Amino acid sequence: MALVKRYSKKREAILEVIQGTDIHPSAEWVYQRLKPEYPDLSLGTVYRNLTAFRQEGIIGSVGVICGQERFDRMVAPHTHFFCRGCGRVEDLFEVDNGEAVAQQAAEKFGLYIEQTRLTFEGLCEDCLQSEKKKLS
Amino acid sequence: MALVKRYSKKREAILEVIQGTDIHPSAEWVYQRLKPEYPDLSLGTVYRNLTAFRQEGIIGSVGVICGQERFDRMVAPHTHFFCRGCGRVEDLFEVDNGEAVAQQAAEKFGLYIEQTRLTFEGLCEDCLQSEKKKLS
DNA sequence: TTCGTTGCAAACATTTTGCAGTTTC
DNA sequence: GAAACTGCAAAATGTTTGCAACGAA
Repeated sequence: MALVKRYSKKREAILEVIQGTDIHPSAEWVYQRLKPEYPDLSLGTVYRNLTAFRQEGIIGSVGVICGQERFDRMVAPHTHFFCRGCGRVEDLFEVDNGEAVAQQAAEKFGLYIEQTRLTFEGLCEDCLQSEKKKLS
Repeated sequence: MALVKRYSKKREAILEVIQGTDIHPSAEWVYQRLKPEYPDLSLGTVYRNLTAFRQEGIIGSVGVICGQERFDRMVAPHTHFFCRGCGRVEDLFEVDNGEAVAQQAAEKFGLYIEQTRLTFEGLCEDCLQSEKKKLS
């Protein structure tokens, strides 16, 4: 572990990519996005920095979706929707995210809850239409 | 894909293992559990059957936790708690699991929601005590 | 000069898959 | 006998890590 943090242009760029999109990217996506501008960027560096950001609480994580961890520019808890058709992960704001329930559960079962994750899976409007067409 | 399903002793045993525990096992755990009784059991067979069970809706999945998919004997939606101390995954019954919220969100955003997953992460009572001791 | 950061490639862990032999029906 | 099922081992996938070179303070 690093005791003192030093500046790094690539680290800054990685953070900017995460914070500049709401698609909840994977490490690979961040890497592909930066590769043109930083031809000598390494995938390992992306992983190392994303993991550090997550541990420091600078970015969030939606969890593993289709085998890849998906990161989140938003740290504040909110609900997510994953479309199994197009693979999109959307934020669902103005929707309860289980925080209150967590509070209750913590008291009821004597748990110390640090994080709550509410995720819906299904089909977005577009993919639902496509699916209907295929079946008819 | 198999068009007609045939009987298999090992498949039956794999299902029994899942249905006989509430620890939400990984494929590896099921494999280790059955290996003594079925020395020629293959990990591939465990994966193949668990995946099929999940797709058929015979068993559930809690998602990927610490790099491994954890399966669930219960198909009906319910809330889970993952303790990052001991790795345990517990069912939290009698706790709202976001179904009602999913209904609302589906209407509001025009989504077709097939599955909702509410998971809390933190420390169970035991691990909280241990952590406190370590820090003092 | 120190030590944090990176590229690279190898290592790792989990899961999937191709194929030949076995089992069910 | 046809087709599903399995063991085995190799492959595929996503992620981590060791190390020497590089770069910031």
